[in-house]
Amino acid sequence: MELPKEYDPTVIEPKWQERWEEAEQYRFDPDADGQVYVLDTPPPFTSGSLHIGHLLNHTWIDIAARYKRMRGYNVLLPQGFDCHGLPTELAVEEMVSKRDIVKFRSACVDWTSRCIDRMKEQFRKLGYSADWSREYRTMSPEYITKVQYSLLKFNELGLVYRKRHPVHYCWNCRTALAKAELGYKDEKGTLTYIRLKVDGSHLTIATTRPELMCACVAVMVHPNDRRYNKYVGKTARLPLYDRDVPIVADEDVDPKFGTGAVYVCTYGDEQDMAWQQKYSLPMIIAIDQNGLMKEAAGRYSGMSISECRKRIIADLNAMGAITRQDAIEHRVLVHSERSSCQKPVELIPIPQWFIRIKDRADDVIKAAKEMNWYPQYMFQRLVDWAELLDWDWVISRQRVFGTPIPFWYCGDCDNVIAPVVNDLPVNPATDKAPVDACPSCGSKNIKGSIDVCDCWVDSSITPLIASDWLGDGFDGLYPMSIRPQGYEIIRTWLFYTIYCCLVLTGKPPFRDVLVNGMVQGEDGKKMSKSMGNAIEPDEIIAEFGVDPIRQWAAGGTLGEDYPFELKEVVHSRRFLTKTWNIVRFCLSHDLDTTPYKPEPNVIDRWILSKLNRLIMEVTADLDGYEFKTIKKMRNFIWNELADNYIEMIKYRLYGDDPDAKAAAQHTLRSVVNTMLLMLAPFIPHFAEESYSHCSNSQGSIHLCKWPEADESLIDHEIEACGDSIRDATGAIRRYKAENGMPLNAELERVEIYAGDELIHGIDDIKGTACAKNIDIVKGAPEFEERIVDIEPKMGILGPLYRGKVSAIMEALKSDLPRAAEQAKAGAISIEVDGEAIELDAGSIEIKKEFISKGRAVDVLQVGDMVIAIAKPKRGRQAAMS
RNA sequence: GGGCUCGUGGUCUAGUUGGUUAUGACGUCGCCUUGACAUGGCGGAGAUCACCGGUUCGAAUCCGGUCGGGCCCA
Repeated sequence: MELPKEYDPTVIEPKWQERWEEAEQYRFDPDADGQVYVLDTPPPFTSGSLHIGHLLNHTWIDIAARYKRMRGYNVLLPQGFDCHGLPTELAVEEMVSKRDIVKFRSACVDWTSRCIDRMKEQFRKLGYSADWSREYRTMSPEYITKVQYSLLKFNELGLVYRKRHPVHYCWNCRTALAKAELGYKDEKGTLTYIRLKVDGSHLTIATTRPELMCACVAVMVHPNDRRYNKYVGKTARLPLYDRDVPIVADEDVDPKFGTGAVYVCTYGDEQDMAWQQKYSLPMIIAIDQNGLMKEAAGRYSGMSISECRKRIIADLNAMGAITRQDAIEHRVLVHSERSSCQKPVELIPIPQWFIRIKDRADDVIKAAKEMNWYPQYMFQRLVDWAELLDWDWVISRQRVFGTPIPFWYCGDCDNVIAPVVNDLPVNPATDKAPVDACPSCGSKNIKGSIDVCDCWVDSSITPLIASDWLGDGFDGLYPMSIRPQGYEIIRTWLFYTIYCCLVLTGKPPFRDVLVNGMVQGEDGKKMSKSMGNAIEPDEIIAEFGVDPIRQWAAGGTLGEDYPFELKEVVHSRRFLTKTWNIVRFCLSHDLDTTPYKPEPNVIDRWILSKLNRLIMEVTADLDGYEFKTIKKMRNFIWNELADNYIEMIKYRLYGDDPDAKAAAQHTLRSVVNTMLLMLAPFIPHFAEESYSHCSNSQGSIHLCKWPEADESLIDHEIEACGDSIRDATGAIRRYKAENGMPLNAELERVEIYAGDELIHGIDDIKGTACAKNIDIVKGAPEFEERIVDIEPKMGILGPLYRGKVSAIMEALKSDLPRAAEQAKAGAISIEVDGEAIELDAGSIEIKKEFISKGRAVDVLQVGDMVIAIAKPKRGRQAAMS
């Protein structure tokens, strides 16, 4: 069959994507043959587009899935979407008011659905072989039900509790903020020096927040600060409030800031939060949710923050407690996301929902240790995180679009009240409580949580969702086979998933963990839109097709950052062109259909031996998720197959000997066929298209079996022999190129001086070199020879003679001709430092040069081989005759 | 600051348990239309393997330190 001259991915890729979908060929059938292999794929956040990092990650996933299918596994590749997130709320907020929560949530759902449509289209263009009938979305009622159910289980186990916890809060917008909404702004401020009484003496602290004095719980100094050593362990008395606070030494104090002494207020900033936690200091709440001073502020109670600051400074001044005031520039944390207010943000403790994890981190480590980590060292990152845990998991967020925290609580005694399972999903913000009175204290003051879950709560049960938790199929799918993900979310997604699944099922959620790195821009820096080095995958796919990008993705190293490079994509496309031409060549010489197995010749056996060795290597690599093994295949195809093997069989393909021709045809087709199979997981469209043109193809290549290596065909002697033939023909090819001769120019006479093994390749060399006469001559050529150098084979000499090696080499090189002469007899005896040493000739390599001197031949040297070529009569003309 | 990790020609990269001449690609320079392919073939130039020290007959590879990049945490 004649193939089109060019491979056009813009036509071919969509064609196969459609056919695969129509045939539903990636649909999971629980009853099908083969061991089940399930991937716990990362649900991308529904931003509306997949970025290049997703492409890396999901290409790896798809290669793994396709490979395992070919290996006979019954593969389930599910794919979901992580819907709940701040960016969606911010985007929707620009069109729909948040006042009507119900309307707002439904607008978020609509928005997200449209985003998912676009992303699914991108997945399709990637050639992603997911079973879309198993798609999940974290915003769907079914998903929300399972998340809430899991929280009910946690609650039954006593792992859920409610407690005040500081959050960043913007009074201007009356909302709690996520880290992503915060930024620093340089502002002019005042550093106020306030004198505190200590032991009849004084200590002066410096602060930019004098209004928070009522919330002061300690004074901090640096442990090495001689000015304050004597005060550590004592207490300081606060003016205005006449309250004593401890003086504590801590490394984190900057002795050069202000006076080198600062006070801790709950909470002035994040450092205060850390110290409060570290030293178990009391918590005093100075500001309420309206931004007004609370009762703790005493006579300033009810004032705004700025009013309070003015009055406190005036009062402290009046009593002489302020020793000085400096104008300073300092960084202030502000509400900075997009077009928001840019107003300073406060840390205030408000009630949050928690899941206990601190005490159970060891269970997670134990489970993770049993898993196979690719690469291994990533396991350590999980351990570090788990061992350093000092907070429980804050699962609540003060937002709207998310899975509602499914609990009510008693307004008087804080008792947690859970819904009944049959009522799920619930939204306590709007639904009626399941009880009228608190079961614990009898109070009728029951309140529903208005918070939603942190999105990691949603995604920490993906293995349960994908494996039909609480359904019939669960036992057959759980634990999952593999969790593929990036290293940046080991401490979140991976940790929380293992934890949740362990608690809920008693079993770890997966067996293998496959970790990819981050994609960098072409400048080697982290890729981001703001840095201007981001790549739009769609544009590249439109120009090059997706198979070249998949090759780029396959080239990444486990766990390591990987730069995106357009030139790698371009090169990958060239590889497709090259391979397309090989397939065309192969098919244009295809056999007729008669089953006929001719005897392969030496060069056929050479390529088959290399092919089978390659199968073993690639198979082993893929079993360890080393996808960059594709580079080995590309090298094999480009170098051994195209540049060497095909060149060396042309004389047979175009010749008259039917047996020799058939052997070449048969071998070529078998090699090409095997390579297409091995490339199929990597470049599924190209492989499918090529395969569909092969006369013996039946159905999709992706439903074929992975090639099995035939070890009986691996023969190192044949390979060495074939290598020599290749080297000889390669040298002659180069000789022709250098002498301006066409490749098919006839040579009058070629003599090759080499060992016996080359005898078998005499026809191949003769045919490929277009030599009229050829002789393989055993033994040394009768040219004048010159010993150029002797090189030690250190692998042999080193361990044998250790420290003496350099002296031995010096002795050998001092008399090259003598050493060479002796080597012919098999052994060389020399004297080093008065000691007689006998060296085996095999432990050194003698470099010679042959000079044709006076004879009408050109001499080529390739390794141990010497090739003499009768000089063409008049260069170019001779070649053309 | 802590844990893990990476640092190889202009750029990206291979280098399994240490073996002396460090792989390949892109780019660059030169040559060549040859029965699959000029989206090709052949050749050249280009690297003190981040730096310093140690172990060893021998280190890109093992060990220690320094500097620089990445992620997460503080």
